[in-house]
Amino acid sequence: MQPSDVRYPGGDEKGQVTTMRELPHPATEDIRLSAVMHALSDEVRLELVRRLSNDWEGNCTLLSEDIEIHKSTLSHHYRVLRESGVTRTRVDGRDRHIRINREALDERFPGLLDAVLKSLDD
Amino acid sequence: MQPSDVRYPGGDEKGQVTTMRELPHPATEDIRLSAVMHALSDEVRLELVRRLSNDWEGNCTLLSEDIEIHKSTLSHHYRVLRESGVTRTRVDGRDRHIRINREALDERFPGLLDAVLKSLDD
DNA sequence: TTGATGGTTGGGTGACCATCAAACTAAGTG
DNA sequence: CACTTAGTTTGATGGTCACCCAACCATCAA
Repeated sequence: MQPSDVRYPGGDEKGQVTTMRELPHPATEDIRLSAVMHALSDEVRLELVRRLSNDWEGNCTLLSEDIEIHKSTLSHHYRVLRESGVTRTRVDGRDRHIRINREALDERFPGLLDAVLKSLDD
Repeated sequence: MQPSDVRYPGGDEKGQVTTMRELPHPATEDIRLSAVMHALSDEVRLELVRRLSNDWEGNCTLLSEDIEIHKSTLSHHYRVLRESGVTRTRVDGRDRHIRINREALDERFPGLLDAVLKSLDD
């Protein structure tokens, strides 16, 4: 149940274990529409996705700036987004870098992500 | 809270009040993305929407054929779909005729419905 | 090593949700 | 009229969810 500790290749050429890795995500074919819909049915998570929409860069704290919600609750939202397949999370030292999982979503549900992001543009 | 009793025109040319009417639905501009997503985050409701996708015609009982769920639960799902703006419900005597609220959805969230229906086609 | 920073985890709480059963309304039928 | 049919409503139940708090873990800096 706890995050796997698998190190992804890259940056360990001298045999050192890097802290750069990805948290576990569902395989593309395992992404379920109902789970994606559920992840996108919460206003806070929708706002996070909106902020991520224009190739945003930064860590979780920056991403959730001005959202007055406890950090543990935000951590929960990040997990829902990640486990549903909506986002991908890369660990970089202390930071988590989150981005929209466009490749998988576009493959699995063509047009859905674009329609959602367009609806969030208002 | 109870269904409005507004009679729609049609079939009352002799002055008789018809039972043909629509249940209350949200105005197009009041349809919220989070509510639509929530309505579509349940497998049973997704199946109902899938069945409605090809201009399906019939009453609720026919629509939910082979779905082994209590009729009161189905009634609940119909309400969630209707109140979120995903479907429109017309009352015809004892029957309810449900259809996808394409006009409103396409106006409010262009491309979203098509992407969802396409994803359900598998 | 001490302290600060970024984030996760576990516990607890109130709200909501999907489900069923039973009672109910309303409309068609014999 | 009584009976059936279509669907809603209400109440109960077990489960999930969003949220906060406190403790914790890991990383980075002095």
